[in-house]
Amino acid sequence: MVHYQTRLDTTFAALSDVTRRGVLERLGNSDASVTDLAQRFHMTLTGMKKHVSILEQAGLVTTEKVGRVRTCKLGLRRLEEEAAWIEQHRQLWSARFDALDELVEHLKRKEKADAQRKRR
Amino acid sequence: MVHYQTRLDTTFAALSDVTRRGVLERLGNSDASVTDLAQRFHMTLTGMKKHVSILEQAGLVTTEKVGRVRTCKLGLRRLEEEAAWIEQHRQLWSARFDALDELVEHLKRKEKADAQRKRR
DNA sequence: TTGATAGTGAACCATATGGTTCACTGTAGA
DNA sequence: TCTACAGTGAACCATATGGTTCACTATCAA
Repeated sequence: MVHYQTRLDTTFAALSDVTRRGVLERLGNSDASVTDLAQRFHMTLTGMKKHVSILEQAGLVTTEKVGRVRTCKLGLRRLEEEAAWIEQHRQLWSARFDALDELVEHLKRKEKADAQRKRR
Repeated sequence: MVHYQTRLDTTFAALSDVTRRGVLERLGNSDASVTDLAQRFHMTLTGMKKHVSILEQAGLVTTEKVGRVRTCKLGLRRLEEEAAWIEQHRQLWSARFDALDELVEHLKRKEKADAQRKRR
């Protein structure tokens, strides 16, 4: 259970940075070298390397080094856990708002009834 | 566009902490005061207050202070953007893995054909 | 009125994060 | 072989984060 928590931690943290989300989108188009990514995001090689490492750590990206270039591609994890977590909470949210809607409807009906009673 | 990015930033960052995800789950059951939450998560009032503020900032929680107690409840945002982002990328992932599957199938067929050709 | 309770804000602390530079290794090509 | 290029790692820096304590305000209840 703790493990599960930690994984959500690292994934959400990985996703909380614009650059890293950008890298994921970029890799959605095609694989890219670290240099490609560094240039695209106006950053030093070292800086980009760190981002790539974090994404790799989170399992969102895999890399392979052939010759002197390291190629990055989308990783094996498909964000299923994260999607599940968010979906679960969206449902919770929805359920509560539905309840609120019902309450509002109930109050409206009551108000209407009161008004009619008064009129008589 | 930048605004969109920033919002995803803050939400994902808000979600990347175990305690804060815990608070959201807790609030899914029922509303709670800051003191309730602080006790439940073994933390000082001040500490919990900070978490609540972050969740509020991200729009995931709303609070109302009546008398001396501030009650927290699930906020108006329903994580739709975040779900959309993740869903979009899950599809990307899936698409790429499907392509991989096809490639594998193709190679299998080729291999089989080669084997048959060899046998003759 | 007085004492306990709930929250707030400022200051502080240790550690994490996102970035850099610099020195280095390994590889590709002329 | 020599040079340029891709990546790596260590050191450093500024700022953010997650937490604390302490002093304060406001409210509730006896």
